[in-house]
Order: sequence, then structure tokens, then C-alpha cells
Amino acid sequence: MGRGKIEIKRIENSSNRQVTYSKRKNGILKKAKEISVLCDAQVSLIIFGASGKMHEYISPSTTLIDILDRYQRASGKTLWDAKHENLSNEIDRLKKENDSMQIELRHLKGEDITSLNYKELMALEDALENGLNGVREKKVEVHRMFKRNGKILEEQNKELNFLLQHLALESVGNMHGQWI
Amino acid sequence: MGRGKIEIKRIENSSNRQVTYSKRKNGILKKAKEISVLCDAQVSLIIFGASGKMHEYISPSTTLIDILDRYQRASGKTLWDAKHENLSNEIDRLKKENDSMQIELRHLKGEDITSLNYKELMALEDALENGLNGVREKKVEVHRMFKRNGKILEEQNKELNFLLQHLALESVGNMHGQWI
DNA sequence: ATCTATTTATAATC
DNA sequence: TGATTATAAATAGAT
Repeated sequence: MGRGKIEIKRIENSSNRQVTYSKRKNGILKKAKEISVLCDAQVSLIIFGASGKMHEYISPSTTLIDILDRYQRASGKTLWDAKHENLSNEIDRLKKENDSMQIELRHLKGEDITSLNYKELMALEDALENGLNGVREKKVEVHRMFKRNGKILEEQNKELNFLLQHLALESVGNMHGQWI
Repeated sequence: MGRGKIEIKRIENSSNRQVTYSKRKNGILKKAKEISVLCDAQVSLIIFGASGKMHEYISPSTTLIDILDRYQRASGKTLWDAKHENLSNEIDRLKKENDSMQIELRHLKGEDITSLNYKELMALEDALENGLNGVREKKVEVHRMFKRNGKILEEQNKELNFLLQHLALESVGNMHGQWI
């Protein structure tokens, strides 16, 4: 229904695709409203375009939750439980990740290493030596920077003292002139 | 779009309404498929007619659950109840725990320590030294045990060799008696 | 965005 | 119901 007929397959030209999306999105939203009003059907329409922006229509006579409840009853699929399962899986995954990091941390702290074999101990020793070297280098660097900053402050201090002395002398000179 | 124009308001004649519903339901389902394919949009369309029968279309590239997840994020509305919130909280907690362990691990490996101050570096150094000491002690212990086990095996070996020699001699003695 | 030639959807009819 | 057809509506491509 346009100047030319188009095949129903992904529109490769992205700006055409975007334009068509916008037009058809409006079209289908309108259709959803119409069937809902004309035939008092309960409709839930949710669309995500490629840009990620969402558009929706839910019949005014109902709510999305209501529709989803009916959906579950009608289809036998369970939405909440499935969601539950996803979250539980995520939790399991995170817990496993947590545990293995926990163990690695303990090993690096020299704890729970009874079960390690010689080779593993060597690897651990290497890792610790590497870490220690890194930290010591950084420490030296920070210390050096600290000392340098100290020197600068010392010099500034000297300078300020010098200035202060001068001002004090000037002040005293003035006081003599003015008050004595 | 038909022989006559109709107003968009409830069709009072129930059989007309039913016919129109059937036609338009097919129409909108087709439209949903088309926009999904043409513009790679993610669409969820659920329709309940007055008869209570359900019809649905979900883009093949996704699932209803996925769409509803995105719906919640996009709309800020929450569809799942407190249970899921608890699970989400648990996930957040675990993620935070994960992150801080991640950081600690990196620090112990001498990574990302630029932001640490001198005192923190000292503490880190201590921890690493402790760990290293523990690991080295264990290493020595394992080595010692290994050597001791080696010695035991060596002794067992000697004993076995001795026994074997004896048996061989006996055997030779028998052979003489029996065959020569 | 707006316009319009076409295609598509569908209301009325059979 | 299902098929037909005249017409309204949607929209592809152009501006």
C-alpha cells in the first residue's frame, strides 16, 4: 500500500527502515485502538524499535498485569516463575563467582593453603611476589613524591619566613617613625 | 476501508462485531509480523476477544519475558511483585560484594594501586608479606614431606630389590634341580 | 514533514 | 461461515 509494493523482509537502508518503522508503528497502534473500541477486545501491544524506544497500547478497559494474568492462564506459560528462575540463576552465578574470589583471596592471604600442591604453591608465591613488587615500587614512588613535596614546602617556608622578617623590620621602622 | 466508512465506536450488532473482530485480528497480527520483519522491531501483541479466546504475536527474535523486562525498565512500572524485588536486592548485594573483592584482588596483584595512599600501601604490603610467608612456609613443609616420602620409597625399593634377588636365586636353584 | 499513486485492509454484500 | 468486491485506509516513494 504505497507507490510500490515491497517484500516483507528486513529493509536494508537504515533511514528507510527508520521512516517505515515510524509510519507503521503509528499504523499498528491505531489498529490496536480501533479493534479494541470496535469489538471491545482487550489488547496489549508493546513495541521496541531498533533505537530502543518503547511504544505501547493497552486497552483502557484493562491493565497490562491483567492481560498477562489472562495470558498465563490461557497459554499455560508462567511468566513470573520463569522470571524467578532467571533471577535465581543470576544469583547462583554470582555466588559461584563470589566463592571462587573468596578462595583466591584467602590463598593470597596465606589461608587455606593446606590443600594446594607444590606447583600451585609456586604459582601463588609468584603472584604474591609480583604483587609485592608492584606495591613496593608504588610505595617508593609515593615516598619520593612526598619528600619532594616536603622540600618544596620547606623552601616556601623559608621564603615566607624571610618575607615575614622583612615586613616585621619595616613595621618596626614605621612604628619608630610614627610612635616614638 | 470497506464498502462504507465506519465510525470508530463499539459495533452494536454482535455478529458484525464478531466478524469485524476476526478480520481485524488477522489484520493486526499481520501488521505486527510485518513491522517486526521490515524494521527489526521487537513486538509483543496479545489480544483477547469478547469470546475470551487469546491471540498473540511475539517477535521471533525475542521472548515475552524479555519484552516485559524491557517494558519495566522503560516505563518504570513494576510488573513482578516483592518476591522479585527481594531477589533483585540479593543480586545487588552480591554484585557489590563481588566488586569489592574484585578490587581487593587487583590490589593484591599490584594492579590499580595508583589511587592508594601511603598508609594503604603499607597495609597492602604487610598483607602480601604475610601471605608470602605463609605460602613459603607451606612450600618448605611440602618439600620436606616430599623428600621424606621419597626416602621411605627408596628404602622400600631397596627392600623389594633385595627380596627379588633372593627369589631369583631360589628360582635358578630350582631350575637346576628340575631341568638340568 | 507533506503529498499522492498505489497497495492493502476491510465493510458490505452475496 | 467463506468468497467477492467496492471502497476506505495505510503507506512507499517522491518532494
